[in-house]
Amino acid sequence: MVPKRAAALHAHPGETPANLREHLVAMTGELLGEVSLGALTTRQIARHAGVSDGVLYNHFADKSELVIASLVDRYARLLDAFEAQAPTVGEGTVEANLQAFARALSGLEADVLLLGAGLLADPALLAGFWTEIHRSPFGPDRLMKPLRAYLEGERAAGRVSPSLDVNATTTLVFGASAMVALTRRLNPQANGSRLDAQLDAAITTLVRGLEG
Amino acid sequence: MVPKRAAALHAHPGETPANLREHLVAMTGELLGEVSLGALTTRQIARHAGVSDGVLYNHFADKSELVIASLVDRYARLLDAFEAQAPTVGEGTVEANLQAFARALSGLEADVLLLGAGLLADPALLAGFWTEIHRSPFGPDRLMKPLRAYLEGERAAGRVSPSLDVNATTTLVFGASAMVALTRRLNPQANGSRLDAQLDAAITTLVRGLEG
Amino acid sequence: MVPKRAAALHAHPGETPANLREHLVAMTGELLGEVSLGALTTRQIARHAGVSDGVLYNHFADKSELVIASLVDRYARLLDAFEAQAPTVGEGTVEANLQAFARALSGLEADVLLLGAGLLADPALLAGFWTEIHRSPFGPDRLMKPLRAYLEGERAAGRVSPSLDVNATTTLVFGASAMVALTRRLNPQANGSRLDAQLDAAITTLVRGLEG
Amino acid sequence: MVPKRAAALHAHPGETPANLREHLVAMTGELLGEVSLGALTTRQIARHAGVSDGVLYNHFADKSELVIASLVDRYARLLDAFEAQAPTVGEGTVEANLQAFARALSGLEADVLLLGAGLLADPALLAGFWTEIHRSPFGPDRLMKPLRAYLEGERAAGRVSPSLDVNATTTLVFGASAMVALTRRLNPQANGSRLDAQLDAAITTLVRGLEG
DNA sequence: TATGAATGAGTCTTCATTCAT
DNA sequence: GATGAATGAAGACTCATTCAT
Repeated sequence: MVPKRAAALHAHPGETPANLREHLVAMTGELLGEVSLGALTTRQIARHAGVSDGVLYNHFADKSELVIASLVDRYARLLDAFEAQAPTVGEGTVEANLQAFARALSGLEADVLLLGAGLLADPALLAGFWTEIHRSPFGPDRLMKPLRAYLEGERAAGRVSPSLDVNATTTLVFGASAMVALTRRLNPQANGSRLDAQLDAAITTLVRGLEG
Repeated sequence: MVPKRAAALHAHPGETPANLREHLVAMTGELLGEVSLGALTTRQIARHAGVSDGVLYNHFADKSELVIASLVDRYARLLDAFEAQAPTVGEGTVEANLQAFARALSGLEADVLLLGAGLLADPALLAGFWTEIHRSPFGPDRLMKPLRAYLEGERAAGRVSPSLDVNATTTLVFGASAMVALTRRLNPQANGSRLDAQLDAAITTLVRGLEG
Repeated sequence: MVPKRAAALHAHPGETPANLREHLVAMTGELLGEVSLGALTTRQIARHAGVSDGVLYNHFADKSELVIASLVDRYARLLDAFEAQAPTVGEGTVEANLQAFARALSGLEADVLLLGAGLLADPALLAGFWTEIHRSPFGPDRLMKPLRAYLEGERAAGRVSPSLDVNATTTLVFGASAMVALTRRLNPQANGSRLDAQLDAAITTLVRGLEG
Repeated sequence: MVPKRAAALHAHPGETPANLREHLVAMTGELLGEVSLGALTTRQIARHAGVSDGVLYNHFADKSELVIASLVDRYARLLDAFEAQAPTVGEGTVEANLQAFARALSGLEADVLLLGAGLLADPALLAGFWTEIHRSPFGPDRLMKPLRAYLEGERAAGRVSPSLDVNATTTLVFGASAMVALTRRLNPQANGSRLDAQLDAAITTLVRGLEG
């Protein structure tokens, strides 16, 4: 007797995830991109995943666990896509490299902002997410690591001041990118390229310093 | 001619707000500092305010209106407290001035972060808040204005580069402060003075530039 | 010291009812013509009457008592207006007289239908109304009395069969008028004169009999 | 594969309706015969049906939909029971046939009166009911059709005047029956057979005409 | 293991009624 | 008597979770 498989797993036999757990995580992730965390119901998830209302509890302790798994998954995917874009030491100019990095980072942050907002608005979820994120080799540090490595490389290569504070610089780059990402989120109809230029200018200013 | 007064307004006759509307706004504000926006119920508000479940609807069209009023009030208070701290052109060093400003800003942003997260997680509420905020002379620009004015002053005074990009610098200062505020929020048990030092270092790096 | 008068009674000093009780009854009656009984709130009444929410309880035991008083008042006014139209024995033809009477009655019944529906839908109110109506010389009999008197007159005058069953005829005339009134209520956009013609035809058929 | 069953459906396994939807419709129908439409709450329905407060929303969009379904169901049952009783052309006397028909009709109308009153008192519900009723081959015309057919038959058979106005006669029969039904409703303790006699007399008068 | 209807605590909101002034 | 804000018991509806099949 073959164990019963969820209806949804029969539908797309080719591209089907190995188990229903992953399917649920994926489908929840899709919904998270559409509706806000607070408005997400288990029934929505079940409908969207093409499964029954109850299965969820065969694979997760409760809704919270599923949502956290989905959030972590989403975050991990965003990170993966982002990490490929780290600049290479010695190529081009430091300014141009940082500008390109900051633009990519700002795009990532605009997405993360929403996840984070939903999380910050639900302390219980945030705690769970935080625990989970720190268990894996994730955590915000992983996001900053490539930039730190790049800056250390350029310092060793002598293309920036030998006394450069790598952590401080990372904070500044991430902060400026986040500000622009926030502006983008708050004014969805804002001119995208104008925001990019604004971010470029911030990096330029950072590179030159206030005293010029 | 004089109507009944809410029980809660009798309790503290000295410090009592003139009317229940303000009392409700204040009490909701208090709760907003404790529980997250998404978990805030009308019953909680009534209990915390020491009034009956229904009063709320004698003063506000619905829960949303009360919450927005409270959010705006909270935001306005934070802003008022913050604006007094703008640095003075020509006094001390630019670096020290910006560091002091950034520290204060970071404290403000740690608070605003929570408001913003709740708001970002509830689009309907965000829209209402946004409308209300733009009606008053609030809005994010008001927060940035003092820093812009200070930087322009220092530029005119010749204490920073004559070609300084004021907007870009503002973005960098606000961004770095926000990053530190976020860290503070995410790790409530983190060492506060270490975070302050981190912010100071970021400002120093900004002032000197990467090539410094 | 002159006792306090309700604000609303100052407004129109000329046409003011002697006391607030009557004013409330009248204003409630007006609203009853607009909103359905079930949707009528005390606050609506107070607003419409231009008085405070609480006065009502200085003049009536509760909302129910006010509404019943208003319903009785409304019913009484409709009756008064209607009673003037009773036909005169010996004038014109019996058929024409009954047709005119039935048309007027049908109009009255269309109004009474709404009152009655609201009443039938609220047993407590119906009981109160019924008690009140029977205390006064109202009651449905009062409505039928003029028609009975007319028919007896015509019978005595020999213009209808000497064995005419007056009560049965009254039932038929009231019933046909009610049917047309109901149609009018259910199809508010129905052609009014077509309904009048339908009622006329019913009376004609009644006068001639089925075997005619 | 087979989901949970409502506790209430276990109680009477013999006479149990196949699904809870029908059970709810039936139970709501029962309540509608006891309490007035305006006083019907979802909790009452749930209690009476022996199910939890929320089930209702698994089967109906809202309370309104359940109530309308129940009203339609009740109306349909009444109609079915009534339609079997249409008189046969040529049998007995026209007068006796109409009297029997009117008595049955009056019984039906006494029931329909309550439905109608509740409906007339709640415009939103009335609109929904009306739409639903017209979708099915119901509608008031269905009720009148058998009588019209009978009268046309008798006219063709020469047992009534060749110029008989069928519609007018229908209005008169329905009206008189309704008047007696109303009396029955308003005086629940009234002598039933006296009311029947009153209705018989009305039909007799109608058959003979006023000039008899 | 999947199903999906049932559960019921909890949410926002309304509104008749009270009562200090 | 008049005022009108406060009261709190209901009401309709939602939704995470359970469980018989």
